[in-house]
Amino acid sequence: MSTAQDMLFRTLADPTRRALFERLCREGEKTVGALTERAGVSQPVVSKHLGILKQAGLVRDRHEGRQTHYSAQLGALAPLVDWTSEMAGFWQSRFDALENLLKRMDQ
Amino acid sequence: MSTAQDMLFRTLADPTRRALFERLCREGEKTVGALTERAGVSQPVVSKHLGILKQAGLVRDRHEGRQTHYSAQLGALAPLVDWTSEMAGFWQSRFDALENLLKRMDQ
DNA sequence: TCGCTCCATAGCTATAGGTTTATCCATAGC
DNA sequence: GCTATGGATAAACCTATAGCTATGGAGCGA
Repeated sequence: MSTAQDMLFRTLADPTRRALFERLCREGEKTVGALTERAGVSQPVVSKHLGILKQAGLVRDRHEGRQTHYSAQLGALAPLVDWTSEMAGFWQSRFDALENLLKRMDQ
Repeated sequence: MSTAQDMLFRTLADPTRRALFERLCREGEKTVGALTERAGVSQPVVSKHLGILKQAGLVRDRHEGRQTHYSAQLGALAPLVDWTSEMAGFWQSRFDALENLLKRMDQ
């Protein structure tokens, strides 16, 4: 089984891809051409990365004539936040258990 | 330059590695042998992944006789939280700008 | 000292995936 | 209809890396 976290981590692991997503977050909707200009890679690479980002739900595409506009879908980051919270939660509960133990020992 | 986010995303992108980190978060400190039992991969692979996790600051090791105990370092997740917040922040500010524009247009 | 256990390292192979070039499709302009 | 442009797809290449086995080395017990 492939979890949502797995998809997100793998998708965001590539620097080029993450940079594309960051630009869409910072600057809002952009066409493939506009994204390619400062991406440092060729247009096919940009298209492919956008496809992967789309598959992960991190971006949305809107067709207008012969150009495609992409925009960030921030909600897709939710599983990432959830995962981080979960890990922190486990840590916290173990910390609480330790605190409890120390209190009991103190009595 | 290799940012902290890059390191974290790449490190956590591998399922085996992430599973190891999750177990350390859930169950606390564990030896390499204990981790290897349910990892589904060989011991050298576990050692290698633990090394990468350590390099990313996600785990800490403690030597005791011939066994090595590993534990999760939750603080290392901070750059991840920061990055997510930053992305959300950009989105929010663009949203605010839009809201502002709509208010002005409404007047 | 001699084995035995625990972990790390080295060497190797195989596969995943990022990049490029070439090409195709659809749309816009003339 | 013809050409040019924006974007997507295909094929080929190549690097990175996850996995294995084999081995080394350090601590423990007899």
